[in-house]
Amino acid sequence: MTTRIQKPSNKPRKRPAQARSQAVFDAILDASTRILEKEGMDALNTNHIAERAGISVGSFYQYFPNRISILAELTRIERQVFKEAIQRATQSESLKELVSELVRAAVDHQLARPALSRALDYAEPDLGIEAETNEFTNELSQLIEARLSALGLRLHDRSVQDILALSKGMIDTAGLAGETDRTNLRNRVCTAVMGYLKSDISV
Amino acid sequence: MTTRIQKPSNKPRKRPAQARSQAVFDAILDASTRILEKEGMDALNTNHIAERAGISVGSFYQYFPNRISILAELTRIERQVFKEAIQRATQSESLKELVSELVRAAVDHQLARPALSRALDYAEPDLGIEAETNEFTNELSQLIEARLSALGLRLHDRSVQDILALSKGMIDTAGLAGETDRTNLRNRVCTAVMGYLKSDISV
Amino acid sequence: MTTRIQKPSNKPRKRPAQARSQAVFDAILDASTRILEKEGMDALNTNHIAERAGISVGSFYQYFPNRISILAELTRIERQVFKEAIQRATQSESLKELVSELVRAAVDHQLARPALSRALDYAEPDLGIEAETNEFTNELSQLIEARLSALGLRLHDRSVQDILALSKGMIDTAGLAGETDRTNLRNRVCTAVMGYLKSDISV
Amino acid sequence: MTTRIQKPSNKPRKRPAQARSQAVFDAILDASTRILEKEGMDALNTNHIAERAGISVGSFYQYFPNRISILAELTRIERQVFKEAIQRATQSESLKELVSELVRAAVDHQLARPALSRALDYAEPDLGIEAETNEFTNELSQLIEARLSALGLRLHDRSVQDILALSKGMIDTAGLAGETDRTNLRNRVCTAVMGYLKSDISV
DNA sequence: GATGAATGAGGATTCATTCAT
DNA sequence: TATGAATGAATCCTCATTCAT
Repeated sequence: MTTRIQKPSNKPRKRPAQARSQAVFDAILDASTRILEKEGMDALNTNHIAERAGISVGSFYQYFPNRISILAELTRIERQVFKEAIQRATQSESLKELVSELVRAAVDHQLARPALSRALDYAEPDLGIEAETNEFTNELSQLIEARLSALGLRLHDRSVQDILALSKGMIDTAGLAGETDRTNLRNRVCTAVMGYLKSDISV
Repeated sequence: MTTRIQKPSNKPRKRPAQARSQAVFDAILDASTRILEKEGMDALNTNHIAERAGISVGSFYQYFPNRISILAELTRIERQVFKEAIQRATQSESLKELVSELVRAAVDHQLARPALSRALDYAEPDLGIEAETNEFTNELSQLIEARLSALGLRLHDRSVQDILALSKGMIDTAGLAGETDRTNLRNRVCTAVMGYLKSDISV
Repeated sequence: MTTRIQKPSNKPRKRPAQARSQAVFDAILDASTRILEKEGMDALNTNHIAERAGISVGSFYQYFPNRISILAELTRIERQVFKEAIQRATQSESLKELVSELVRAAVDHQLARPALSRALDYAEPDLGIEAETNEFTNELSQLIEARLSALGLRLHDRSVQDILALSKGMIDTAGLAGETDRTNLRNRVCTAVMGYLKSDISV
Repeated sequence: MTTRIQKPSNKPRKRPAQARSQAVFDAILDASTRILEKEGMDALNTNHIAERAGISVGSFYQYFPNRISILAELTRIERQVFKEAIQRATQSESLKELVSELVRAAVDHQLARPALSRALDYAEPDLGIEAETNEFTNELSQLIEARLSALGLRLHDRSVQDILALSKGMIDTAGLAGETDRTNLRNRVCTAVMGYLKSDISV
């Protein structure tokens, strides 16, 4: 029920231009976000979305070609937000600050709506957006890689993938464990990332 | 489809004693494992399981109270296997060997059936087995913690949670990326874990 | 979807007087014709018609009270065209020529858009235009009957109905079979009609 | 809404072996037949079929893979019945008797359930059973052709197609016109067929 | 115990029609 | 008049679960 590949487009049917349309479009995204976060993937059905968004099912299909395209769109949005946070973080001047800011971005992003992050993450392979995923991954990697290199780090091909992945793993687990002390979590993730990056040379 | 909370038990209806019963029980678990790994969560429906296991749906319900209990049982099995691997790993004599063996256990376990691991991991919070989960987590942590402490490491409350979580994150991402070089992956995970543990003191 | 009886009128909402109106009206009919012929009855929905006609759905409803009225209108048009062709054919001087020209008219008409003919034919009983149908049938029959009688044929009540029906049957089947040799088809239909008319006396 | 091609099989999901199954299977076919004949194609939806058959929708899908497969199955049945009637007719000893019996078979078959015949006929091209259709057409043609030849008729490639098509056309029209005098109709169809066959040589 | 047919609620999607702008 | 967003009933189909045999 969750996912499953689809031939038809996963892009929104139309990007709303009118104010009214925009409102409906946003209401759908809001409702979906809330449902995913509070009720989970299985509650994300079109009737429920429509109801929560205060519209009719028909309207849902004005803006999205099918149920799963909403996941693709939410993924796009989350990625955009995350990328911007990472971009801000890469303004940092020192390695320590850089790592600290990257981790802050990651923690804040993922813990803002932990269940949503988890659900989108799990659904991603079935969304049929491989191309976008690759592009996003590359952009993010380059952003971070460039900065780390500029600060003198010696990296290998998987360095950035690894620090992102280990951070995600730690934050996800922390979220599930109900941790609320973000400062503590950030410190631990920083430790992990710094530890990885410093030893990394020897790989 | 995946999840959805459930009041009814999540334990197998009966632990089969008879040889025949055991065979059917195992066939169900095998079939479910194969389906999850090859076809994904959405394909894990009771009719499909019964068909693949060569039994009738009716028989499925002799051994499992409902569809989702199969996920709980698979989780139990995977955990048991993993725990035993970890136990073996904790026989190690040096820190380096210990980490290396723990990581080997984790990598081998998770990459044996990456899709299964991922699916169970994602479903876990909806399985209604918090108690077991806590117990498992505690056991695993104590096992590892005891050994790390014995080898002179200074740990904090979340140390073991963190190294398990970061490992999981890295291995999962590697699996999705289609990495096949386990040696390389193991090295990178070891780096991360060692890096974390060495810097850990300062947290 | 096709059919289903309807109380409301099946006549166009208004016969467009203005040039602009006429253009829109025609665009709707053209679009519907093309859709029926190329995509079939199932594709004939109001949104699709509007899109293909380059207008809005709202405009569609300015000219037609409901979806099915378009079928009634297309039927009217096709009948009108066919009747005129038959009228021309009845100018013939000899029996042989008469039959030949009638058959030519029928073949050319029906094979011009075979799928459209078939679709309208099938839908007809559900269109709620019995009165018009009767009138059309009578007019056509009288036209042909008068000429056949004038040329010395002895007819009975169903003679004209029969030759029209058998021709339709043959041409429809030929169309479905993908026959392209119209001359050959015309000859065969002529054979059938002449055969029927000549033996007819004995009925 | 009517038809539309389908990749999945159009064969019944399972040929029922059990008595109970057979009863359900038959109930579905009966209900569908009645609906098509009395209420038309648009009323043939799965819920309605189930209701009329006194079963649940789920049961419908035990026996048929999708809505349109019921049309394929009804077509198969009608063809089988018709073919058997034609086979019986071809036992005839003289040309006159042969034509008379063929026409009797055609008239009786088509007028038994005129709306059903019409609906199946119209739907056929969308049923995805071209192979079966070809086979049926060939078998029927050979049956009739062999006998006509044996009785001394000189035929061409389309002769049998034509007499079947013209008969169908006449009977369909008669059915729509509400004709009830089958003897009269049979005579007229015989006239047409004989007329066609006798003149046929000259084509 | 085993079987698998039967059930029917649930969920995705379409499309005729309306109506505010 | 024209537009096209909004509505929601209608329809297809699935699948967890039960229960008669």
